[in-house]
Amino acid sequence: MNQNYDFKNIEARWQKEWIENKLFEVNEEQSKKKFYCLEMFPYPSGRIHMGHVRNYAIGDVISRYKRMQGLSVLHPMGWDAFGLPAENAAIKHGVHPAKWTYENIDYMKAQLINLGLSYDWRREVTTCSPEYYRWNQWIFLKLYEKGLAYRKASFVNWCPSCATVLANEQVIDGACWRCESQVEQKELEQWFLKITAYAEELLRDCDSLTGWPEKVLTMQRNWIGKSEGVEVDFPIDGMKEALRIYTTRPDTIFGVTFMCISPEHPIAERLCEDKEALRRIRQLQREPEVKEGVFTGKYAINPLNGERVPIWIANFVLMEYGTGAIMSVPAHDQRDFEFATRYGIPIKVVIKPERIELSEPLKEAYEEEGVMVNSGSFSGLPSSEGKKAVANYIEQKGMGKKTVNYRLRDWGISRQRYWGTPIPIIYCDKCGIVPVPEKDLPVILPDNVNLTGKGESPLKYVDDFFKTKCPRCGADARRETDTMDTFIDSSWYFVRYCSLHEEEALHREKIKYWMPVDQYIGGIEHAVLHLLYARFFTKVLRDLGIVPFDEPFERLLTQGMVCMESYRCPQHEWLFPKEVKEGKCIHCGSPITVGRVEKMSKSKKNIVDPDEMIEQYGTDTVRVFTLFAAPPEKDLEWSSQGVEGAHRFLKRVYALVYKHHEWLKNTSIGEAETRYLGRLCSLGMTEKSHSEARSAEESPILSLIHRTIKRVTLDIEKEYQFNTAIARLMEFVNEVYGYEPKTDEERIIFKFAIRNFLILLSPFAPNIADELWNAIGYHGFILNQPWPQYDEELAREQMIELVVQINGKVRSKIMISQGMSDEEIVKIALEDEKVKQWIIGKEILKVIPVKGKLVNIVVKG
RNA sequence: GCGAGAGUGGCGGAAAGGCAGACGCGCUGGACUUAGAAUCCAGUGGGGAGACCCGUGAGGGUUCAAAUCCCUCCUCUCGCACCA
Repeated sequence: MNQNYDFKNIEARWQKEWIENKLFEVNEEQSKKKFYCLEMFPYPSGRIHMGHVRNYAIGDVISRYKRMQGLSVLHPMGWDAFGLPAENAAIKHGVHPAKWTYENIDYMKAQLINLGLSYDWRREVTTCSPEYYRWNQWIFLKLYEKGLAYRKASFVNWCPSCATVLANEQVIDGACWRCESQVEQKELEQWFLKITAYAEELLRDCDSLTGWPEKVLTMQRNWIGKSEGVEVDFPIDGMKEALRIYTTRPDTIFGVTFMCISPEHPIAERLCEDKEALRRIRQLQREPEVKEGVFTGKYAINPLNGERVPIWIANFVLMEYGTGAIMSVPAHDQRDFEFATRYGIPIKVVIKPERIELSEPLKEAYEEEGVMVNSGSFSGLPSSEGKKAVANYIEQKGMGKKTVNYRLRDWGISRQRYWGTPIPIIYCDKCGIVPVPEKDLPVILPDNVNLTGKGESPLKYVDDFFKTKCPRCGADARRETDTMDTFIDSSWYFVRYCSLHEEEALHREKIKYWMPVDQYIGGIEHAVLHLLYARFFTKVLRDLGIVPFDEPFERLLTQGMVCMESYRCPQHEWLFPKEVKEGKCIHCGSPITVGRVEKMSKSKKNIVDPDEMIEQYGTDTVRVFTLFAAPPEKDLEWSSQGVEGAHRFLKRVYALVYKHHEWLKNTSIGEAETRYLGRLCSLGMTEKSHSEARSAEESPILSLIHRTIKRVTLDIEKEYQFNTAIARLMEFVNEVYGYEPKTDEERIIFKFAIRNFLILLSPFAPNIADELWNAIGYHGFILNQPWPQYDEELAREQMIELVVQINGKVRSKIMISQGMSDEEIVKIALEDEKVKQWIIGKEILKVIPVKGKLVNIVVKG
């Protein structure tokens, strides 16, 4: 055994051993309970970053822990390999997206292996391989068969910089989520998936996801955005047709003073004489600041009171939601209020608050509930009852119907991009839209393309792809040249991991064994998009008979971001941490300004490269630091001194074992004790005398290791509190660091303690753990060991501090032995000299003992 | 604006309603060393000579006892934001 902690050799050796011995390979074992631990797979951007390291370290601890608990653990990894950056690299550097992607994968895979992560690499999934994406195409065809994939022309978000269409979710504050360019509107024929068909179920099943953070469920519920209301037809004066609106506040219908329709509403052109104004309003559609409108010159009739109200076209009315037309009640809707104020439209109060009086004219809309007034026969009803009453009346009279609306829109999946899954559709002049027959899958993405990064899909110009024959009539036909949104790839990859080979992809038995994922771990940024789509696909696959579950992810852990302060030089802009020495820029010597602690990002250069850290300290140190610095779900502040602290801890562990390793190696402890050195299986059970067995029980080291096992186990079980679990391990090391066992018995106990300590350490720092495991005379891998058991009795400390409070303030602390009754501790407390001084001459009103460890004495005077 | 979460030493963070500050970083002192680094040992919330007093964003409340439960307010972070 080397005297120094040579982490480089240790880590290289054990990582090689693990792979050579197929330690991480796992197959279905029907006799064992399974556990599926999954981390969100990365986009192969080139290098692993600290966010990945944290994500995968968390998953690795859970996987290793569960495996030692005796479960059959599936822990796979793969690559979300389609996407824009590969194409951007191709355009910029002339390298083919496939080459770029596969080279990145090779590099990053080596990095992951270097982190000591326990993946079964036989199951590796790469979404850009035909073996994978053929099933994207297969699922698409099934959706098409069921009418859940359809084509329609619509206005779409167009990013002029990326030259592609964006999903609603990819638009943030009117800008592209990737490059932040201003998004424009463009009309295109698009493929959509009918996720709205599952809106109700996706919403309802949120209630069953008890292992998910409430925050994520709230975001999903809001995203689905269910609302219940009524559609009502307002006849248009002088026209045959009626204007259909949607409202959730039928109780305010008597307060309608005008109507608004979206500028994209089909009737807008016919209603509005001023075409120039209509065009202007259309331009202002995504401007949230100003409410602009134009009066059409036409009037609608309120079906409830016969009032004639003007119809306006307004920029703030969305065509995609409800019916694209609204009834406007300025007294009780803030948006209508602003619009009415701006254009001098009357405001009519029809809801009165219960207690306060509304002072008219209103300063703002009153949107709360109240009592209906000025509402004909409905006057006097509270709003909640009024909503039902008016809705029922409208239905009875055939003026409209109760309706449920969702904010959720169908999922537009067409992308005018090369590096994605081809949509398996053929267009024939005679037969129209023809799906590619299943037997012809996969539709292979051709290699020989010319990438320009401009608007249309480059596949249009690849003749042997684009030009094809109609599978139905054999005539010349054209292929669909759009590719699929890459969110498709990540919507079902967790199912693909269940089977090893392509011929058994979507293998029902294997899926049934492994699915659902027991623990999913990833960033909060996927709270809505990826996680909602994955839930949607799971329900689709269920309806296709492939998965026997409603939900893919049993428990979800959203880990916090990895953050660091940023540095800025007045001359050299943002600086990497290593470009700063003693608060000065190493290039020009100017004093730097320190920015706030925020998410590591390339643009601010507040990043630390995992490779450099591993080179300097080793992967075990990096793992221990990231797990120790903060609980998993909270943000983690990177600290180079903190990393050194973690490294120091591992050096102490190494030094501790090194100091004793010679005799530890030569000391063997019985098989029974190896499993469980506790009261029932103490030394007394072997050939030792009863008195010696008792002394073992009272050994502080034996008690310490049982206590450590207990606390580490509970910390992991209780919401994965790895930071406190590691703190327990540090306490153990601190306590035994200077300890020297003297008797044979003490040596056996010490070996038992070290042995179990190494097992407890192994999920966090697996390399050093296996190294030391072998150094003290064991063979093989800790991962194959069972997780140690603890004994409640022994885990309890023998002596505890009795805290005595007087009127709630701590006045004395007395060492007593553990397990005393409340009567006993009260007696001890009252006899304590310090306590006596405080209560002398005072009346004792009450004495409250707490669980044998605290006494509060309440006195008067 | 709406919704969610969070405010604890110099810092990261601990505390089933029961000793606030575990563990780590930093700092201070000591040991080792020619010296430094590394390592080891001890100390480290604030005030006070001391007995003690004060301390978990602010202010109230419940309780024998509150960082923890309730009310009001402040600050910060995140998400949503014309969804009728």
